[in-house]
Amino acid sequence: MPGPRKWRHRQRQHFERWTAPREAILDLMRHTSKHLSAKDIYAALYRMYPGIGLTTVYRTLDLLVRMGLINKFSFGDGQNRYEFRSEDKRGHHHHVICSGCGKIIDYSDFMEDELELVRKTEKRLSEKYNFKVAGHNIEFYGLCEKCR
Amino acid sequence: MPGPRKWRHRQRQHFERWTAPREAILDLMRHTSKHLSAKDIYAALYRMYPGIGLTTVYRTLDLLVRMGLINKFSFGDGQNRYEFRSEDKRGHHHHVICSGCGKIIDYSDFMEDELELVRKTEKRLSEKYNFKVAGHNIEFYGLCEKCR
DNA sequence: ATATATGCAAAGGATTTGCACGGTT
DNA sequence: AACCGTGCAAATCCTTTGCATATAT
Repeated sequence: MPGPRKWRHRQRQHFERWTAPREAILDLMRHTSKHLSAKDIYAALYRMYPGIGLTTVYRTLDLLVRMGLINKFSFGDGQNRYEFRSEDKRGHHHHVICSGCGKIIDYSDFMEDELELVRKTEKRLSEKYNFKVAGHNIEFYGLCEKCR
Repeated sequence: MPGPRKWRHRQRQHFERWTAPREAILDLMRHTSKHLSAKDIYAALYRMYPGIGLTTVYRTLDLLVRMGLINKFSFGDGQNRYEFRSEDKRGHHHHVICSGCGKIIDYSDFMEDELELVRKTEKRLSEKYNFKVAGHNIEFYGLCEKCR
């Protein structure tokens, strides 16, 4: 089971075998818009694929992060959360987190302005600290409609 | 030991007694520019104040966050980190995190542009979702000079 | 004097590690 | 057949909780 052709080249440098659990986890991530924790993923997969181990979920998520296929976040509720990283710019967004109930809203207005700011900042960080920027994270927190 | 006069009013709503551990922890936070974890703080205080408990550190940090005197962050290394929240706007900054060694750089260029974007976004979030924004977090990650 | 804050020990929860087995290549 | 990936159990690490004691007011 060789997996989609387009990451053939990415495979070699990250792993040897494309297995059923890896396929299942990536497939789940690809088709959900939620911000899942390792346990969420384990629970969701357990139905279709009993016998899957939580350890494998953790190891696969780690692999997918290294491959650049998913993003990892800490929203402060004590567990890491993951989301699929869409290839096109339209998928780019940031997060609005309710401190009351933990609800997460994906938000993508003013992306042109943001992109401009990010570009300037990346350039400056490179010049000033010789820092190679790989990504950024912008989030807002506060209280949602129900919790305010 | 009543603590600085200016938070008298904040005190009543958050706690009853201003104690030595609380004073020591706030004082440490106020005088460091690092992003300390609970254990870092415990270790630093242990020298001057043996007998302090890690539990008290956690509880006090929680209190100081609720009082708005410090900020809490998760940079993805498995522990929360805290920093003093300066009163003036000039102290506002964001973080650049090295994925290689975990080094954190405080960065504050283009704050005017950022402020403008943040203002627009907060307004929009309020209109669109009736979300009350309390704060934001902007961070860049990548590789520092040594790790790249 | 009285109720809050502390410190210790234990519990809780997320994530990682060791190791023998199973499945890809 | 070789060896990478998996699953289980145990270990680890951070954080929270229960409770008796110390202490600020």
